[in-house]
Amino acid sequence: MEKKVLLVDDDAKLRKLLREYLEGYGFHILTLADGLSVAKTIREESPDMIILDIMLPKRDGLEVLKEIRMEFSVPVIMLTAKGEDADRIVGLELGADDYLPKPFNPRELLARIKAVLRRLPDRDRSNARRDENMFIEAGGLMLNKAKQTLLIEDKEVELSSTEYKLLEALMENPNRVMSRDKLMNLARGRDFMAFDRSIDVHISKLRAKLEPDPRSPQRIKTVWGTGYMFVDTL
Amino acid sequence: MEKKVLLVDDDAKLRKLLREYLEGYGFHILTLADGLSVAKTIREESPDMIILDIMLPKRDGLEVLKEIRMEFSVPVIMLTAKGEDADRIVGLELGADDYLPKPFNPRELLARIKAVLRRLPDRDRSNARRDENMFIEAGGLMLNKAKQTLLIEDKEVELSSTEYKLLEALMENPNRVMSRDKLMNLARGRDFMAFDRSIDVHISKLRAKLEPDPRSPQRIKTVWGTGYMFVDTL
DNA sequence: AAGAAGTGTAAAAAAATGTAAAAACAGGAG
DNA sequence: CTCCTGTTTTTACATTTTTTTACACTTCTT
Repeated sequence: MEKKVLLVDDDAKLRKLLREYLEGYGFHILTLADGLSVAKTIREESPDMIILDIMLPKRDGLEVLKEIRMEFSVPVIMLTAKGEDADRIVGLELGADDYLPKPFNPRELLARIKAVLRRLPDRDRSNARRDENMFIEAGGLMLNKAKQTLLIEDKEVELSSTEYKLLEALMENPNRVMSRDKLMNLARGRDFMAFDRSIDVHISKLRAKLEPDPRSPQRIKTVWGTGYMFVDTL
Repeated sequence: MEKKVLLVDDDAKLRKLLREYLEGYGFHILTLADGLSVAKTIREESPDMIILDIMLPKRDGLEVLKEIRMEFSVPVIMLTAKGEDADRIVGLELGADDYLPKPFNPRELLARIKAVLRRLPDRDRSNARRDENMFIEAGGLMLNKAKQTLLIEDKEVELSSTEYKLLEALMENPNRVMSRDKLMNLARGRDFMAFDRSIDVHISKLRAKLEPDPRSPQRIKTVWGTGYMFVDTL
């Protein structure tokens, strides 16, 4: 999954350089030139981590870090000017997860970003443990969460990863309308875009696999103008 | 509880300085002047963390780090000479928890020691050793940690060391999706790069060894767009 | 009923994964 | 040092899965 990184630095050239470098490694980069609207940006964008220069115009990086820590637990890597021991120490004590002395090699920043992200507990559902209840049963169907397969009248049907996650999202919310937006988020962890038909296509494929007669669906109903719904009372 | 720190550095003056400084903050310090007996010392003393100079006589610090990581999961902070970017990166990739460029302020080393210990789950000393259980059993397979072999229906299958570590990482997290990034880190101790296919190749080889029918894998599932998952309920 | 908006789905295009084979690497043995 | 051997990584292409496209069909609105 593509990680979102918020970079706060007043040096436009550095912003451009790092954006290009990190985007080349599959990160989505947001930038700010000063620390004034950091909290607002975090609230709106919820980045996965923050790169924060300690030397900022208008508002010192340590100030900003303190503000971030009051409200968020997002990991922060500080960029410090060379040899500013004191700043680094204060930064670490204020809860920075790491720091990197300027000037640095982008490769090293990348290594540190990955290290920080790696030691983060997984909170996204695709990485979560799947064995709480190994099965979801509803409407004559049994979904095997571990094996990503569907048992339908003693026949085991293979599902692709997306089909599985989509069906899981539907079966865990039976008799409730799920918007395409929600389904896209649960199944693929990304945003639903207007004109995006891929959910519909996956639904179509799921129906082919689990509906006795896909032309008049009994289990996955279309709720016109809204989304889809799994019906467990057959 | 007083923490035990093993300091490995050939500079006697530095050893004396740091010992006095850190003991003043309640640490118990062990020292070694070279890397020859590091593994033995860890086994005997199970320190809570290690400070390791990268420039050592007789045996390079990176060598020593590699050896430590083969056997222990104890946190390591590397001391590097100024500006040796490459070394720092290699160190992080080999599994160092942090590094500090020389010369440094003892206060800063203290801050980093505290940071590393803080983010570590409190595991007790006996746990510093990596292989407390010799076997992992799951889904009809038994992984022999000592011999790095796999027992599958009374047949013993040989695994290469990467295959072994990859399978270990998967089997220790059954029914949980493991990203390629995480797998690369656990199995090879380095960063996963986009376009890197080596994890996939190793998975393919593992499947050939442990799946009844490698073309429809039951034990190691692909989670499209995310990673792989070991399924323990067959 | 006609037009607009929403949905179904086959098929093409794009992206990710599977894997054989070549290349690069690592660790002895001589 | 070179050669040999086994391992890992990279490459290249096949295959699978997902997304987009295109158009038929349905439902809603007026």
